[in-house]
Amino acid sequence: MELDHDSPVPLYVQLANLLRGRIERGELKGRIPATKDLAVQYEVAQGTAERSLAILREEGLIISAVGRGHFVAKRD
Amino acid sequence: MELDHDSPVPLYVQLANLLRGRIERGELKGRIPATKDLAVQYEVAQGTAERSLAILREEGLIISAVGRGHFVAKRD
DNA sequence: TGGGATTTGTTCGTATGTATC
DNA sequence: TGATACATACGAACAAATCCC
Repeated sequence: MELDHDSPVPLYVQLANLLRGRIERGELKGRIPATKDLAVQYEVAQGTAERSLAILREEGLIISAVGRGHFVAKRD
Repeated sequence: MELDHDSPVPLYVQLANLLRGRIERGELKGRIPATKDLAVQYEVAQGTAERSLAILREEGLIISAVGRGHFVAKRD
């Protein structure tokens, strides 16, 4: 799965959508890779990866903690 | 009115709050200064000013248009 | 008609501060 | 203490849309 750098859809939105799908399908559980690792994996800047996770955080899909990491939120 | 660079509250949040207040009090009408000008006025980076306006945009307080500018949204 | 200037919005790379382990 | 990680902030560059002359 790759991101389309030529798409009019912003990379950070594409990545957020991609990660949301993986979470909802249960492919991504517990700990989410660090922004630094996501940046390398998807070939975006760390700030872009962070922005993607910020979207999921606002949606309540993940929980972030400074110095700890990002985690898939428990289902309610 | 100035921003506190030493506050734990992020600059982009401080600026968003400040501008929101000015809009709600009717001090800011119609056209909003360009991000570049806000950046100079409040001594922040252009990206930080942009981020502040993004918050107000999501809140529906302002409307932004590429190549035109930012405008206070009509009251409903 | 066309070209230059302006403005928004995205992205990058980097640096820094704070918190956790 | 040192390594790791999140979050903020900066400066710079670029594309697209718009405006102006």
